[in-house]
This record gives sequence, C-alpha cells and structure tokens, in this order.
Amino acid sequence: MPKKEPTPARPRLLLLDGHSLAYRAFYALKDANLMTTEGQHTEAVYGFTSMLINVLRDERPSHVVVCFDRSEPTFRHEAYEHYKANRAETPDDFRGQVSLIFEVLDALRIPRLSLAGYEADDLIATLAHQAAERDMDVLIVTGDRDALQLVNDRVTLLMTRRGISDMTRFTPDAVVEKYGLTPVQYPDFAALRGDPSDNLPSIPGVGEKTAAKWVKEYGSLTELVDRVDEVKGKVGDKLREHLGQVVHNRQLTELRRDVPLDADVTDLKMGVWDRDEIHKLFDTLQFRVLRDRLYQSIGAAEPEADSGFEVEVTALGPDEVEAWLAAMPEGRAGLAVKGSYGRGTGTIESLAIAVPAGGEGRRRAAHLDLTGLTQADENALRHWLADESRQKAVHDAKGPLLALWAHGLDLRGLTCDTALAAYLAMPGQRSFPLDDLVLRYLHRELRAEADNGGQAALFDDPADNAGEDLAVRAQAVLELADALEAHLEPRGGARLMREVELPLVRVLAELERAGIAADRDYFTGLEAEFGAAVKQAVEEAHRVVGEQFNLGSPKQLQEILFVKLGLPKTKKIKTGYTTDADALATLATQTDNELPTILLRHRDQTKLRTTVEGLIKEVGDDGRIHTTYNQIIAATGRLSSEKPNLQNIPIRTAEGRRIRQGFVVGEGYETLLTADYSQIELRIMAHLSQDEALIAAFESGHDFHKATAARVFDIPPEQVDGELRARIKAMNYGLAYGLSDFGLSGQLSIPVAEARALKEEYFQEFGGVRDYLAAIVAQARHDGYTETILGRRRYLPDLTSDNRQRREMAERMALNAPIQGSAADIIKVAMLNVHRALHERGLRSRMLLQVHDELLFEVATGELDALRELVVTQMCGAYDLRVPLDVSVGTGRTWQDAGH
DNA sequence: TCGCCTACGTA
DNA sequence: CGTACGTAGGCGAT
Repeated sequence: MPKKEPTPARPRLLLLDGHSLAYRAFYALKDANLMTTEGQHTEAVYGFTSMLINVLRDERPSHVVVCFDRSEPTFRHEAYEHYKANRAETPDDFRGQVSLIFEVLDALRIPRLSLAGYEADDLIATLAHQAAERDMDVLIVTGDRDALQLVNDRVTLLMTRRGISDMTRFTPDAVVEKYGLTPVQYPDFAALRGDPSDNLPSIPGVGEKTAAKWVKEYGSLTELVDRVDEVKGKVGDKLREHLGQVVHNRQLTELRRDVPLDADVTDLKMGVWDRDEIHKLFDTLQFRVLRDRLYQSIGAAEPEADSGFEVEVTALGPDEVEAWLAAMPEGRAGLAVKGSYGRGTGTIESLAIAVPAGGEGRRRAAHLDLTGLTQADENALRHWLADESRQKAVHDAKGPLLALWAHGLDLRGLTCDTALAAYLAMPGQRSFPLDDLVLRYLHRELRAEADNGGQAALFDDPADNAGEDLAVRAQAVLELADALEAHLEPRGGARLMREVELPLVRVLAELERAGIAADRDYFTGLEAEFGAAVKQAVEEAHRVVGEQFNLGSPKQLQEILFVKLGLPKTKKIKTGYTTDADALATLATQTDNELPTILLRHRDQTKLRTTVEGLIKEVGDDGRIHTTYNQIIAATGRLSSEKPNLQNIPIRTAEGRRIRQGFVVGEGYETLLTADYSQIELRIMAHLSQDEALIAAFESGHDFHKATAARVFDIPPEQVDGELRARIKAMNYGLAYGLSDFGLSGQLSIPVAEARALKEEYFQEFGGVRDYLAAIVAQARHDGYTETILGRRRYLPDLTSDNRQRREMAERMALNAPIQGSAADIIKVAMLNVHRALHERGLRSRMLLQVHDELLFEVATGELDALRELVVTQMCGAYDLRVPLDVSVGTGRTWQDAGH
C-alpha cells in the first residue's frame, strides 16, 4: 500500500547536475547497449530520465531545475590553463544524447539552466544559496563530490553511487561519517589531495589519508597554511614546496555562490507536463517501460483515494432470500464469502452478494448468514449459485468453491476471478489482497462510505458491521472485475483468463478435494528408519570430532570444519563459508577426514525424515493428503503446491523414491497412472526458435540428447557415449535457463574456455537457437515483458537496470519465462481437456496431482485402457507445436510403481 | 514470535 | 556466474 506522505510544509527545491548525471547514466548502461531501432543510442537519456522519475517520485519537490555545463571556457580555465585538460574526448555514442535530454526536460516542463563561463556546480551553489535564504529545503543530485561543500542543515546532497539508481544521501552528519570531515572542510581536503578528474595537481607523497589528517588536525587549510612550519617530516617539506599550488587548487575547488542569474529560485516551480507530448517523445525514444513508470508515478501523485464504497446493505432474514434473489436485475453480481478453507475443504459462515449495476444509481447488496436459512432460502440460494446463467465475480474463488462444496452448494457462472485477473496483469506480484487492488485500480479504499445513506446505525452492532464489510467486499469485487477486464483485454490477457485460468479453478479444486491416499503405517515405519540413520550419523560425527555439537547448525559446522579441524575453506557466503552438499562432497575427496561423508549422510537422512514427518502430519481423517495448489504465485505461470508441497517429493535417489511408495491407490480404485511430457521445455524451445536442426533432432526418433550431440560432434548417434551425451544434455537444458560459460564449466567440471568452445560448437549447428535467445531478450527489453504461446506476460523492468547483476538476472528470466511459461500453459490446457473428456466419457477415474510436466490419476476399476488412451490423446493434443508433444505413461499401485 | 539465512527437495 | 517454487531448522532480533 502506498503510504501517504504529508505535503511538505516548506517548498523543496531539487537541483540536478545534468552532465554529471548523463555521464553516469551513460557508463552505467553502456553494456546494455540501448538504442532505438534507428540506431540512436539512448543509454544516457534513458538512465537520466529513469533516475529523474525516481527522484521526482520519492522526493516530491515543489521546485526543480537541471543545470548544465557549457562548452565555453570558464573562469577556472582562465585561472588555470590546464583545468580539466586531461578530459577524454566525448565518446561517439554519447554525442547527441544531451540534446535528447533537453527534449525530455522540456516535455516534462522542467526548467534547465546554463551560463557561459560557469560550471553547473556554480549554478547549483548559487541557487542553493538563494533557496536557503528564502527558507526552502534544497536537494542536490549529482555524481560530483565537489558538491559536498554545499551540504548544510537546509541542503541535502544525493550522490550517485557507481550506477545511477543507487544514491547516497548526504546530510552534514553523513558527510562527517563518510569522510571524517565537515562539508566546509571538504574543499580544503580536495585542494590538498588534488583532483585527477579536474587535472588539479597533487603533492607527491600526499594522498587522501594525509590530506584528511591535516584538515582534521588543523581544522582548515587557512590554519594549516599559517602553521605550515609545524608540519614535520618529508611530507611537510613537500607541502611547503607545493604550498602555492595548493592555495591555487583551493581557489578552483571553491564553488561560486554569486553567479549572475536571470532566474530566481521561486520561478523554478514544477510544471504540469503534457501527456501527449511525453507520449510522442517516449515513442520516438522507444521508452515503453519508462513511460509506464512515469505515468504510474503521476498516478501516485494524483489525490489519493479518500472515498469508500456506497452500498445499501440488506441483511436477509429467514424466508427473505428467495424473493430477494428473484428480484435481482440481470448482469454480473459480486460475491464475497466469509469462511475458511484449506486441505480440500472449508466452511462458510456468511456471504454477501452485490447486485449488478443495472440502471439505478444506488448500489445494493445483501448479506446472509448461512446458519439462519430456511429450506426455501437454501434452495433458492443453491439454485442461484449453481445457475450458469447468473454471472458472478469472486476474489480468489477456489477456496470459497471448496467451502461451498462442503456445504452441499455449487458455484457456476463465474465470469471473473479478480485475484486471477490481477495475477495475469501483475504476474510478478506474490499476493493480491483485495484492498490493494481496489486502491490501485479503483482509487478507492476498501471500506464503506462513512455517510452511507442513513445506515450509521449499522456500526453500532458488530455483527451488522461485519455484514457491511462483506457487502463492501462484494461490491468492490464487482467493480474491480470490470476494471481488471478492461485492463487485460487490450493486453491479450482476457482470453487466457476466460479460457484457461478461470475454468482451471474448478479442476484444481477437484484435485484438492480428492487428495491422494497415503499409507500412514508405511510412512511411520519409514520415519523410524530414517530417524535411526540420523541418530547413528549424529553419534558417529560426535565421536569423530570428539565433542557434542548440533549437526543441523551451519554456524557450528563451520566452526568444527574450518577452525577445529582446519579443513580447506569452501565458497564464501554471507555468514562465512558454505557447508552445502557440493562443498561437503569436495571436502570428502580433499581430506582423509570422514566427517564430511558423515555429515552428507546426516543431511540426506534428516531431509528424508522431515519430509516423511511432514507428510504424516498432513494425512487427513479420510486417509488422504490434500495439498493446496496456488494458481497466483509463480511469475512464469506455473502452479505451486503447498501444505504439503507435493511437487517436490524425492525421486532422484533410491532412498528418496521409497517415500513415493507411501502414496498409494485409494480404496475403490484399481491403480495409479502417471503421464508426463518428455522434454516439453526443449520441444518448446525448438518450436519457438524454429531451428530446423533442433526440430530435426526431435523428429529423428533417436534419443534427443544423443541426436543433438551427434550433430554437434559430427558422429553417428550410436557412437555418442555417456560423457558426450551428458555434456550436450547440460547444454540443452542450460540454454533455457540462460546458462553462462562459467556456469556450464562448473556444471561439467571443465575449464571455462572449453565450455565456451562447446557452446560455440553447439551454436554452429543450432544457430537458430542463439538467434532466438538473443531476440527474446531484445524484444523483452523493448516491450518491457516476455510472452508465452498463450500470451501470458512477464514484466521485467530490470532489463534496463544499470546494476549489472540485476540486469543479467532479468536477462536470464527473460530467456526462461517464455519456455517455462509456455510449458505451464500447455499442461494447464491439457488438464482442462482431460477433465472435460473424463466427464464427457462418463469415466469415474480422476486426476489427483500436477507436478509441472506430469499428471497423476487414480484409475477406477475397469477404466485403465480407456483412461490411458484418453490421457495420452488429450495431453499430446493440448497444443500444436512444430514438434510433436510426447507423453509417457506408467501405472502401478503406488506413485513409485507408476513412475517410469 | 518474527524474519532472515542456509540448505535442499522437485520440474 | 542456471530458471521456477515450498519447507525446515538455526539464529538473532523483538
């Protein structure tokens, strides 16, 4: 929730150093190589504008001006001919960007100033001085340390750090803390130290340390000059020798506060910018993401929501429901329920229905308590809820649906789930509370309007108040549904919502309600076994070390391994050195000490034990485990599973697979069936890249990794050995994750150069893949988002970050999102189609779990062949790719046995 | 009790 | 210095 900032009582002047910031921005974004399709570089403009938007948003100045240097010589050049003589030529790519910055500023109605003979710094100093006299607060933004001298109680300095998004805020205290000098002392220090960037000479043997020491010791340069004879040692001689030069330096570092300016600070008011003009300019510059961000911060600047919802609430008593529902106008209603849900079931206390808008101006809603209903009420409600033709909007409907089912009610006619819609609009967000969405999309507060049509009495009774709250929610959902649909429609998300996500809600609810049967006794036995192994490992470890310690504490482990035993140091992490499995395995080979091996076994067994323990806790009274699927968490469009997570049950090791034997076929069913897509992500990569060689490898009928390896190494597929296959397999998968040469080298334990060469060889054959991956990132940077085959977006603003780590992370996300997300799209479609086909064929078999590329079914007696055929058909036919979708199926009494 | 960190299971 | 998740235990702050 955006917090409300009180309007500053005092006017606040923002002063920016245009060239300094433009240069910073340029170098920070150089690697991103930003340019328009016409070839105009935009790193400096982009970075500068981005920074400007952030500062305007965060600081909310009342006055603002950007100062620029001029090309003419300044008074400093006159005083010192070598001033800034060492400055390198302006880089070619930077040229022309300053005039673009002028255009941006003009469009934003932000004044800019420059004056022949003076530097931007002097203008800033003069304006800061003026502003302080007029009782204004001043904020200076620059990358130039000379401005530190201007800091005082009224003047704060924001200095860019490395890039441009990171800024350090310098108050007088912060200056002292960082440099050990007061702002006033800073120019003295700079004069003593010299300044390579301004070409001010330094004293041989005197660096930052000595310069700072002198200023601190003598208080000021003047004092130091007066008592220069007291300075001892060789450096003292050097100082005396160069004293004239230091004094000269000092004259140059002083910023002028008396620049003759036409403008007066009070004229520098923030203007109101023109949306159309900005739109056009940002279009030319191809700043899509920035434009959105600017508009959003304008949005935030608009008066905040201070209104709630006006809704007339009727509390429906016994025998009033039927008539009320019958009188409701046509159109979509908003529905909100109060209750709790989880583990495949739920309960409902009450619900509220907001009536469709209709022609009337008033907003009406009903609140009804499910416990006080007559038979006739309940029938009417049941009928209305289950009526497909009565449209409803609900926020996060899966829980309410499960709860309604538990009450013997069904819910049909759902045309919008506002949580799902918000997820498609903002897939990166991890939660979608109704109040936040209402504020964001409706600019309202999630509360009743205080003067709600003579209903003040409702507030006296807490129960009625609760009813009103629920009614407000129902009303808010109804209005939000329209707003979100209007948002999604032009962005291509409405169809994904309507045809995939919304119908999937019911399918997931059915999965959760069904659960999967668990063999509790088996799990209990397993837990005891793993527990015994843990205990044994602990004892062995204590014996080997010769003291008791907690094997589960990385901190204590570090102490034992690296201090007490003095084993070789591992990779550094925030809290010291890692003790993760990789590191322990390395240690095990590096030393004769048996501790690392024991710790590895302990880790293994502990993990297995806690996994089993967690599962046992989740077995319900019906002997089944009911996970909860989250449809609005994963930014790529995948589902996630929680309480318990059934998407991370071990499978890689034999020990781990024993856990899968505890998931069994339920009573009344014949067997379990698993069906999984083979290499779906690689097939999607082949499809999206259109790389003919990759497509051919899939169509060859050979093992895919062997087929690609054969092509890379130019040998027949039969001659591809395990080693070569493993390399290319790592490559195949790694590409979809944005794997670097470094990462590949680590993965395969080969030198980086070799990894790079391998990648080259690969791209020699599969050049289409390289082109595709590069194109994806370029497109995403241009548009601000990636898209899957069904038009699911993922927004990645960090693609233009000046922070290299963030930018590269965003690039890897951009590579992966269309691939992982399209796979998620396909299996969602498959789930819907399988579900529909099961229903149409009248089969009793049911879907129980989804694990990203795998579906697990419980097969009703006699339906095995029919189900197998149905599942394969529906999964393979879920989407038409350039390469066929391949599905493998297995059956068995347990999940383990059904695996393949 | 909470949040952060480390670690580790899956696709 | 490979994406996407959820859970658990330890640990320090509260």
